[in-house]
Amino acid sequence: MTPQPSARERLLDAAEDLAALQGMTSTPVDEILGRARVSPATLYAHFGNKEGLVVEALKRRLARWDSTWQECVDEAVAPEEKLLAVFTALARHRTSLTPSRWCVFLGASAETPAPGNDLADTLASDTRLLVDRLEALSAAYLQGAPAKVLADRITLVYTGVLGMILRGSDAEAAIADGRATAALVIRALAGGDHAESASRP
Amino acid sequence: MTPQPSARERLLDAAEDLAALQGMTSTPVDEILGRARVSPATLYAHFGNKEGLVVEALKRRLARWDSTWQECVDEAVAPEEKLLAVFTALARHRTSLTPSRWCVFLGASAETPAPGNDLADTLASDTRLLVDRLEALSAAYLQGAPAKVLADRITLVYTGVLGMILRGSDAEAAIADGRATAALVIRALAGGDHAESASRP
DNA sequence: GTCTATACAAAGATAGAC
DNA sequence: GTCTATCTTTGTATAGAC
Repeated sequence: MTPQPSARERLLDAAEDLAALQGMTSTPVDEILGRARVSPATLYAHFGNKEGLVVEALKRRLARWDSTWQECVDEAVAPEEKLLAVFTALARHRTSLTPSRWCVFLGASAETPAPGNDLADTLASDTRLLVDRLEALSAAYLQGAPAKVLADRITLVYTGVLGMILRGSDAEAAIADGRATAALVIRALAGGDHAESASRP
Repeated sequence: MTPQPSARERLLDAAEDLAALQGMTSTPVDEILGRARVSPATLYAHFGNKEGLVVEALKRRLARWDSTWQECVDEAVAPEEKLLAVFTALARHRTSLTPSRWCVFLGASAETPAPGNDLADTLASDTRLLVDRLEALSAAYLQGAPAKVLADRITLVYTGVLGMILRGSDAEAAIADGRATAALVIRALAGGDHAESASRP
């Protein structure tokens, strides 16, 4: 017999699953409690309130995303492939964990016009991780200021993939489109910056 | 004294403004009523329920976006510029109407895991308008199957811009990044043509 | 640490008068 | 068509026992 996880763990699992599937605000506390088979008092004893629980669940999920992504970066050899690994990681992330409707972090952000400090920090961490790691990988690939530009643009494309999934696109197709687009951006910024100058209005 | 708009109009205005600023689910009916200075019974007499009101407000906003975008397409001359006009339109749209946190349609979608039929249709209309118009403009620019691919990729980039705004990016910067990225995608799929070769057979 | 039972607040919707 | 007043449901959180 597998020993039953603690009430705390069950609550985190349930909160993560339901936030991923339905969104955090859309999920009532009762549903989390029912799924975790835990009583209300236990939740509030451990996490203070609903947002406290969600924040902990999001932090845990971000850590898992972080390590999945890092694995994919490590598996890649060429610098360009290391940059594109974020798309491989997204596909792997989506199949290894509870499937999310699009992105738990963007979803929580969209649902919460006025997040508390802890929640806001956690949501910002997701964006910061994206931009910072992409910038570090870019810097290894091309020198100077363009690294930040490249990181921002890949983040934009990556975010577009997530948004397309929210729009109802097939996830695999959206990821492939994003990857192809990002590859274009990488080559354009690495091969010379003439390609973007004509695009300004 | 400007004649006061009807209660129905005031309700639509209030619902649109608040959905744009805070999101639809996050905004209680009472707040809409307060802003519109209308009583509850009037709302339900006109729209049946909250979702009915929101759907009408979204339809009206979609029609305005549609015409703003079409104007920008018409103002552009070269086919590539017509494709990129969606970014010009986004900037114009955002300054001409009540500023929205990111995108009213994606926001409503993110907030509503199980939308009613009318709402789902309205939200899908937004995506359909994007993909269809971009595909039509693409077809005028390059022949054959790639038109659908190009439309999908520009939609992805455009959606990425909206997501970056949700992430907290400066809107102007995100739009410029998206436009540059889209220009890259267009040229790559057009077969390496430059902007000057606008007159193709 | 965890449970049962319950309090308290917010939100959506309706009744009936004018 | 619009208002005032109210009802119902749902959701968050707490009290007190084990």
